[in-house]
Amino acid sequence: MRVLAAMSGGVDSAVAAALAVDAGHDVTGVHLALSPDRPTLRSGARGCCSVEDAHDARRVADELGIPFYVWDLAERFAEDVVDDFVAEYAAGRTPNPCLRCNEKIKFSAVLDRALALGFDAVVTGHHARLADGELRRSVDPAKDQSYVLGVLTAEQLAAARFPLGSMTKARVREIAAERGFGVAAKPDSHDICFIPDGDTRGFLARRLGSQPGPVVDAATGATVGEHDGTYGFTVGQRKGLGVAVGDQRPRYVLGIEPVSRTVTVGTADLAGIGEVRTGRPTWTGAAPALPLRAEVQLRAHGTPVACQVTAADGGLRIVFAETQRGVAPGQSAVLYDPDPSLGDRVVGQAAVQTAS
RNA sequence: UGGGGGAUGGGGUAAUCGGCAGCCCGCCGGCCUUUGGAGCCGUGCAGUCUCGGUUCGAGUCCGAGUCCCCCAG
Repeated sequence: MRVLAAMSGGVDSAVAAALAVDAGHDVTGVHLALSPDRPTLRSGARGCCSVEDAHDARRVADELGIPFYVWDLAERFAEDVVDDFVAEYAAGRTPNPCLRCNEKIKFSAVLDRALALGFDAVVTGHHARLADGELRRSVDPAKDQSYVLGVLTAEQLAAARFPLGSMTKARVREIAAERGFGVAAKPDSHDICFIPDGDTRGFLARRLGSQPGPVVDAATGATVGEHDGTYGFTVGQRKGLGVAVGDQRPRYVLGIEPVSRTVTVGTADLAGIGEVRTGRPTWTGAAPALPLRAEVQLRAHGTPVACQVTAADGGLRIVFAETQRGVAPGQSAVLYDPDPSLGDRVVGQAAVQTAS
C-alpha cells in the first residue's frame, strides 16, 4: 500500500512513519509548512511548523530511507484555520483551531492531494485507535487525542491510519530512542501553533483592534469594568477579567455579546450549565438513532460526562447527567459510546451554539 | 470654614467583646495541555494613613493631624 506519512517533526509522527515502513508499506514523508512567516526560526520545541521542525522531520525521513517533501499549505492554513479562528472570536465564540486544522487541512487538503497523487492512505501520529473504520480512544488515556479527531467523517477516516493508538506515549518515546531518532526526547507540542508566544489576546488584538465595551455583573446588571474587546474572553474564564466586584467571590465569564460588546460575568453558582444546543453534527460513521444515550467530552482533556442526545432544530440538544462549567459556544461537544475493552468509540461531534 | 461617613498589599474588600490580619483580583513560580489569558497547586510577592495615648496585647478604644466621600451651601 502506498501511504503518505504526515511528519510534523515531532516524536509521534516520526514513530508513526517508522511503523508504517515496518508494516511493509511504500511510505513517503511529507511535512506541512503552515506558518506564513516560516523564515522565522523559533527556538524551543513548541509548535509544529518552524524551520527546525521541518529539519527534524527530514532527518527522520532520511534515516528511514523514504522520500520526503515539504508541502506549502500556508495559504490554506491561513484561510481555513487562522482567519476562521479570528472570525469566530470576533463573533463572540471560542473556536478550537486544532479540530479545525484536522478537519480542513490534515484530513481534507492533505488527504485529497494524497489520494489525487495515488496514495492509498495518510498516516499521522495521533494517539487514537482506528479499526474497522471505527475511531476509538488511545490505550493511553493521558495522551488520547480522539477528541481533536471527532470532526472526521467515515470517508476521511477510511483513508486515515493511526499506528500509535495501541501504545502508550512512553512506548512511542522508547521506540524513537531505540531507533536513535534525534526527536526521541523532544517535548510535546502544546498551545496554539500559530501563536507561539501564547498571547492569544494580543494576537487577536493585532487582528481586530481595540473594541472597548462593558463588563456587566449578571446578578445586579451593574457595569463592573471595561474591556478592550470581547475577543479577549471565553465563557468560563476566571482570570484576567480585570473586575473587582468587592464581595470576595470569584467571577466567571457567563456570556459574550459581540454586537453590544458586552461581557457578562457571574458567580460560580451561575456558571453551571445542564445542557447545550449545537449546530449540525458530523458523524464518524452512520448517523446514530436519536435519542441517544452517550458520553460527551467538552474539551480536549476533559472528563467525559453521561448525557442524553436528541435532535433539535437541525442540531442536537445534549443534556448532561452532571452540571458542567466553562462550555463556550464554538467549542466541540464530542460524543462517545463507552467501551472499556476496545476503547470508547467516537460517535460524532457538533459545535456548541448555546448553553443553559 | 455646618453636619455625617471613611482611610487595611498594586486594585477591591473582611476581621465577633480589643486576642495569629482573611478573601477576590493582580503579579510571581510550578503542574496539566496539540483549543480557550480553560483548569489545578503554591509555606510565593504584597497591607492596617501619620503622630501620640490606654492596654499584657490595638486594624479595632481615646486624642490630634492629613486626605477622601456624602448631605446641607
